[in-house]
Amino acid sequence: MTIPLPNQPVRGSDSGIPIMAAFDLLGRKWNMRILWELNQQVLSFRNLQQRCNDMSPSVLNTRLKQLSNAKLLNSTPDGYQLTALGKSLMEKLNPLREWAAEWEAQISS
Amino acid sequence: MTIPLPNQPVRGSDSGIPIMAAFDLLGRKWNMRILWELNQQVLSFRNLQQRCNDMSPSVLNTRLKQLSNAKLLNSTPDGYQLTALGKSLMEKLNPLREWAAEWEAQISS
DNA sequence: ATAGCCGCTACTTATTTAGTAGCGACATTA
DNA sequence: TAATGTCGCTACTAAATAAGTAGCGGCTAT
Repeated sequence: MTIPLPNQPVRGSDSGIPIMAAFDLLGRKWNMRILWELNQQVLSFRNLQQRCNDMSPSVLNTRLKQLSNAKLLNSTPDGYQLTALGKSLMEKLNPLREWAAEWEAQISS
Repeated sequence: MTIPLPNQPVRGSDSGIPIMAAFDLLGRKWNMRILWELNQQVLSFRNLQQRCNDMSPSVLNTRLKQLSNAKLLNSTPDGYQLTALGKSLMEKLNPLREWAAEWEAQISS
């Protein structure tokens, strides 16, 4: 499986349209969650794993490689942390929190 | 695999926090893409399949069930279409398009 | 020197996704 | 009327991804 990056063919789209690449990357299990957790705080491999419901280390490791390859995070002596690009993505995703609350209300009614 | 809904334990989180359920649902392959395509236009099963790079009908079918169960879309005589909730989600996701363009610029440099 | 965390890797198993064929219902055309 | 086409699927197998488990070598504090 190739790592999805914009401006080149990706899984689910051969158009290369950037947002399709974004959907492909974010549509893989755990990626949004990992970014979300790292947006709250810098975390070590094992702490991050714990926060993500003790996800398997093998998958976490491949995710970290994908996401750092996509320049959304990097590894520092203090742990894994988001790049400016990663942070700006999370800002765009922030309205989701509010939407999800509304969703909950509608579903449970 | 259970269908992720807010306010109940879901894959990747037992907290029930709505946004975690959203991440779980949207983090499954094709879901964001399907919503994206249906946000552009109402589509029949087969047309939707074509737009989504000829994804397999079995997966499409389970996705459509999940998403309609989550009240994000429904089936009408004219085809599948987003609910108000589905549309409002896509509005929240719109800023992603602009972010993805910026991402592309940063990656390719 | 022992006990504890750290970031992983290697491996097997389970789950998810992809791929292909084709059914029964309905509409259109010949 | 009968053949052809499209529709929404379902059933099945194969491939890819994710989960799960064990443990290594490096570093740190006790």
